Amino acid sequence: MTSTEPARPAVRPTRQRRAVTAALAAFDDFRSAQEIHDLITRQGDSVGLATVYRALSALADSGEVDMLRSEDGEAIWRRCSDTHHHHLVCRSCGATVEVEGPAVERWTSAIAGEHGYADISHTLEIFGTCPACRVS
Amino acid sequence: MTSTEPARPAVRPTRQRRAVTAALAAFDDFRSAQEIHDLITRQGDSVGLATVYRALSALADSGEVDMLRSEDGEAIWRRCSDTHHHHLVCRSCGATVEVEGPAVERWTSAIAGEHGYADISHTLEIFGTCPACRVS
DNA sequence: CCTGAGTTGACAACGATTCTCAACATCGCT
DNA sequence: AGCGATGTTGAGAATCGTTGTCAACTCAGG
Ligand SMILES: [Zn+2]
Ligand SMILES: [Zn+2]
Ligand SMILES: [Zn+2]
Ligand SMILES: [Zn+2]
Repeated sequence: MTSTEPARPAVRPTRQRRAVTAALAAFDDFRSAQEIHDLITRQGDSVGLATVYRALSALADSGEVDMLRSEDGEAIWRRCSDTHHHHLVCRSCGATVEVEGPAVERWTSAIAGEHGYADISHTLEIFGTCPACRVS
Repeated sequence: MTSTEPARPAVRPTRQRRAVTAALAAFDDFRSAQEIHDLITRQGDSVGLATVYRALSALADSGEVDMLRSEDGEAIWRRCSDTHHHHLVCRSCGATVEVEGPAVERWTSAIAGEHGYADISHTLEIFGTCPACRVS
């Protein structure tokens, strides 16, 4: 072997990537790439939209942010804790609560096992209207 | 009130709509609108893609088919039982098992209630590799 | 037949995401 | 500091799923 290292990708801390993580830190709910890009722009920075997508994808791969799809299929992103969890998301304002459900995790494994499925992953998201948005 | 009926939409069983349901019956896994349209075309029928979308949306609204989003965000469809359920989907061949989990249903309601969220909906899909695809 | 409401299809329009590729920034090394 | 090798960026084009437009069409029912 030429090296013991597993071929490091050499990711560089550029101004653009820092701008994206800063924008993510400014939100505490799920936002689209467009919205994140808009915030960066509004703060005077200039980062290409394609670069925002690239940064978000990389962060999602590294587990620093969660990406899920809104009900109309658009990808939305949020910096999240690194432990496995799911989300309770307000359909109207986007307010998000991270939730954990060990029982659900167990249930999915069991169900999959019963049917002989292996290498399991799952998605579970809950959408609703949060208290703040309920003031009719 | 002018009538006791809640304004019936008067849906007509046209050749096109029949072709779509027939195509859905021919699949037993989730398929994209494109794939469904292709099958119809391959069978000699001619139905516009937009019409396929309209028929699928209508069927989904009436609960006769389930629509979910593949991992890359594309809408995929499948004729399904009308009771609320979720899916165990083979990542490799698409083989689908309908699963029910009353406990999960209860858990999502409870979690949502705890946080004051109302008007709840949820998505839960399990992906894995089915037994048939495991013959390495 | 006649008429009106539902339906269709070709095509344009849309919007999110990805691709292209030349210019640029950064890293490691001297 | 100077230099190459390599990762990164951005503007715009391109892709692609999906929806909108609207005139032509179908089909009951009278
Ligand atoms: Zn999360
Ligand atoms: Zn989980
Ligand atoms: Zn189903
Ligand atoms: Zn459920």
